[in-house]
Amino acid sequence: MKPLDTTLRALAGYRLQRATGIAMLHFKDVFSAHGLRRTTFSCLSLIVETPGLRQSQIGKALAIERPNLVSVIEDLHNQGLISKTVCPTDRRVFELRATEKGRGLYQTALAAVQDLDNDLIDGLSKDEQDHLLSALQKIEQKAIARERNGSG
Amino acid sequence: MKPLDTTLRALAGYRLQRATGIAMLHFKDVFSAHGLRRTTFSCLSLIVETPGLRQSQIGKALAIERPNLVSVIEDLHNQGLISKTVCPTDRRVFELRATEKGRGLYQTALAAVQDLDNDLIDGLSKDEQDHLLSALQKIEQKAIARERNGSG
DNA sequence: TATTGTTATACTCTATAACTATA
DNA sequence: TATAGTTATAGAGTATAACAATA
Repeated sequence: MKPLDTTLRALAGYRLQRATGIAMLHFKDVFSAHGLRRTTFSCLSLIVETPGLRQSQIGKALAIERPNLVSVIEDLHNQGLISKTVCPTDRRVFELRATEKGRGLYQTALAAVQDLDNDLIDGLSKDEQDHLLSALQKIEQKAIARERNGSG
Repeated sequence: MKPLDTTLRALAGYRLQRATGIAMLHFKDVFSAHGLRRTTFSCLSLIVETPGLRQSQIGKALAIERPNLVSVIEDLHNQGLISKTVCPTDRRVFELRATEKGRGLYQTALAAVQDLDNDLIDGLSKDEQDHLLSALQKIEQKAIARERNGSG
């Protein structure tokens, strides 16, 4: 029998939203099993891999508005996963670094996240996986370009 | 220069979330230009194409919890885009149908949505577009299967 | 008993405006 | 004046528990 959402399913935007929505529920479980959320995991990843980062850089990299980053960083800091030190050359800035605990938790969580990620795409051939990532990248770039141009 | 989110970008889940997030901002603009939201548009689509639908069927088709559907249907009803009539054979049920106004608005909005959708994927070849939709469908199915199985 | 629609509620993500302290 | 971080706030989407009417 024809599904009710046949017309919608022909739209890439609809399938993106549906696939992402259901996938994120599973990622959410993995994150929370390690005391993290999607946003805290992403931020921790950046801080672990680039010690001394500032919030403004994280915001740009992850497309998170600066006000929304405050509680995320606070969360990581409260858990003792990162340190905040005033930048010596610009006292408006905090330099963020992962603690030993933060690095350990990140590696553990990352492994679990990668396991889930691999499981979600393991029905695709290696070529299909590559094409998927490439297509998603192109859509993201196209959408970013649209944003700059207004609506064209 | 290497982007800060190199490790994250290797994850399909991260790229899904990023591409979807930015794409949805544009869809949101298109929807709101027609007085709709993503959820009201999706529901209107189902109601236009299957007159007499019930909320419970819409909820299942769109993966929206029943309580969250109430205000969506109310929104469409308040705008005069759909009618609610008590089902003659089961008085618990409302049968939902699009009004003339609802059908007209839907066709206009759908065209605009399809234009945006086409624009977002027009950097992909026809083959790439087909593979993308297929891959997204497979990921969605895989995630739904995981949900049933628990975590395996 | 079970189901349909509903109310109430709460949590998350996201977005904007405006403040402070520094530069 | 511009920027980094912050506060306050508001809008969506999403989740669960519990209720009334009906089956």
